[in-house]
Amino acid sequence: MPPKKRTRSKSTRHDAQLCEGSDDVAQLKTGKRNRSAAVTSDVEKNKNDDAIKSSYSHWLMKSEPESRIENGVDVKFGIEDLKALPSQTGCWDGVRNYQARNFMRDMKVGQQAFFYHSNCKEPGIAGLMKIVKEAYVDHTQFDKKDVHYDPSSKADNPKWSMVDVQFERMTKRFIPLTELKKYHLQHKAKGGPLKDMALFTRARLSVQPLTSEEFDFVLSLENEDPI
DNA sequence: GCCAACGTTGGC
DNA sequence: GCCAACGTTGGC
Repeated sequence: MPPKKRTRSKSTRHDAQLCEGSDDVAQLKTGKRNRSAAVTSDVEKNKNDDAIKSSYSHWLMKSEPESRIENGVDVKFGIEDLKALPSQTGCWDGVRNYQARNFMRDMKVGQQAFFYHSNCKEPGIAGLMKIVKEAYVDHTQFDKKDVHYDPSSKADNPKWSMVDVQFERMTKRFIPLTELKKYHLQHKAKGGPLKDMALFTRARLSVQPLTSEEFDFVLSLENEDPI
């Protein structure tokens, strides 16, 4: 990979800010994962957490496709902007929420994610991308000029991570939030794959996991007429 | 542009 | 460690 060069396009507020993908940033060390196992129930709980975590295999990532100026910078970054990058690949920087960050740290190369358009005229799923590089240090946390500069993060113990994503394809049709919501309500009432979808149960989370069942159902909608 | 929901901060 | 105040998200 060439030396990293930010393509100053960007996405959602706390969500993600995209730049050209890069390999020249040190991999994030997961040095603090070993917890002392003083209490058996804690050990079991951690095992369960890990099992649940590793069961997530698909993702939904939000970004803003319409121009909006934040601290003097346009945060627009829609799926077309990802597609336009070299190798159609960018790093999903700018995530400043711990849960969203942790989900990114769980991502594995090759996994698929929905590209979700948020805070725009028509919110919804626009396409598919895949993870091409697992979590590493988000350099923008140290950049004073960056919208998502975090003065509390120290170089010897970075707080924030990002992954690289590559455009895969547009969905055959745009799948609007309103439609997903109808299914969610329907499934909540009578059962169905979207009854617990994070998009509705964890509305403000910018990086969210989907179960295979959720992912498959949402993807199947591209072959159906809108409801 | 409004504002409900909810995550974060900081005083105590 | 509680919780009120504050800030952000994101649909509408």
